Amino acid sequence: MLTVSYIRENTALVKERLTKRGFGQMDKIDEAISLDDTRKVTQNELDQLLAENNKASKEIGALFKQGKRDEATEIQQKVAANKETIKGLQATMDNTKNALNEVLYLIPNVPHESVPAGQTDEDNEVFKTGYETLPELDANASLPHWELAKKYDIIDFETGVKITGAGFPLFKGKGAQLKRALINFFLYEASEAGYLEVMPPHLVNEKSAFGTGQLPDKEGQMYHTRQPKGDDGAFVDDFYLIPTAEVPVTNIYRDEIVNEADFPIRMCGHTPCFRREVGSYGKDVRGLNRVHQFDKVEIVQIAHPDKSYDTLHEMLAHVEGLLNKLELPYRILTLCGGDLGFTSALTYDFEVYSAAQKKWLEVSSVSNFETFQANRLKLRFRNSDGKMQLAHTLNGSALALARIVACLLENHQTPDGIRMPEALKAYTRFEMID
RNA sequence: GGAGAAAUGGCAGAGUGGUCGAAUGCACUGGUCUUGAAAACCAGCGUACCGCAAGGUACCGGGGGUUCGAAUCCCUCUUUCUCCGCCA
Repeated sequence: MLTVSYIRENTALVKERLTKRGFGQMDKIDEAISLDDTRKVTQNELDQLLAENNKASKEIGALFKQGKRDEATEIQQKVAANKETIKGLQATMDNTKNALNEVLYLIPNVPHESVPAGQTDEDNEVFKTGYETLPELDANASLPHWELAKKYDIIDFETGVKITGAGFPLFKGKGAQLKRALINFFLYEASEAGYLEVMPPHLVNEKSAFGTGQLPDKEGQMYHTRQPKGDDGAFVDDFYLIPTAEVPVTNIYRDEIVNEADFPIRMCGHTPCFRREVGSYGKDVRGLNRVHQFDKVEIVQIAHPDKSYDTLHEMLAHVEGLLNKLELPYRILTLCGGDLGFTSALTYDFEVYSAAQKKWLEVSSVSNFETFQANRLKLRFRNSDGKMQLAHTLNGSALALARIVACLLENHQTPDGIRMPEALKAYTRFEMID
């Protein structure tokens, strides 16, 4: 979330930039400031009364020691009177703070100045293309991946439905091996690029889900595991299945003060990702296009605020390198204000052209969150002036598995089978799926 | 799942009702000394908020309570450790 002080100091800018997103609750900005005003005034009064009582308590102690009971009792009465007022002010304080937080939770991140205006994904701008001409498939080899999956018996959607339900595909034989090879390939490339490999938990607690901003914004999109404990409304095992490794990996640094010299902090990890995908029925859901569980290697960086946009472009280059090695035609889009995620300041999406489906599939999303996550995470560093400052967090998929598999199958199919790109052969240990 | 113990600053660890935001040691930062380093010595060293400032307030796992006054007493929750049981 944004800090109130940032909103105070940049009110006009915040409003102008949020307009780009089509943010419809602009009154929340002024509401936040006015709640913060109330908070300040209240704290001022409250602190004064508390100071009075603290002082009085010390006097009472001293008077008791001297045996001056009457004088002590007199002051006691004054303290008691203050206590009532204090209670009231404290309640006002708590309510105001809560109300302020509720308002701040509703305000999305301020888009970077380079974010194009626009409402939907149709307004996204092509930032770069990674191909010369879009591939055209041989008439004898132009099947969509769900048919290739059946033809070579490598992905079994029906059995996935039997075991769990729709959107939980079963990978078999070379299909399973291809996935494992891709994961290894991505992790190896990330390690080579200086990312520390981590294997985080796949379930996270509420604090972690809050830290990276999945809560309260995306409550309904995550699988939730809690069990009732007794009859009093309490729960045990209250966890969320991670929708991305971003959540556990970024939360490694929740409530941490890092050394400025340690920037940038680079981490990568492979995890399955679980998404309920509520509200996306019927659209682009065939085969691997949209599933409830998929694998992903995520890269995460924690960067100095002055350097985070360099970092973002470094991450972009890393993802490009992967796609080039996989010999896939891609393009990079700058997401417009309306399509930008709630927590992001600037996001680039990578799309790979799926030749058989004749459409672009999103395979990676690389974002700079600036201080939006760091503020909730309380992820800070001491700057060269000796002051505490929020760090910048960034992350990107490098890469998301299910759709990459779909693109590989479709783009590299030949009448003789599906050929593996050169860079991947060392990992798959086979050259063709046939 | 059963029994017991514990939770204090970056770490270790004292503190059982007022003079405690908290001893001491280590770590860290600056300085003295040294050709340099080490050692020794001196000084500094939590976070957030309010305030132009002086200064003030809050925080000793979380929440609540007792008291004029709580790190310290009471209740409750959570977590960790040890032992037993179960188990990939």
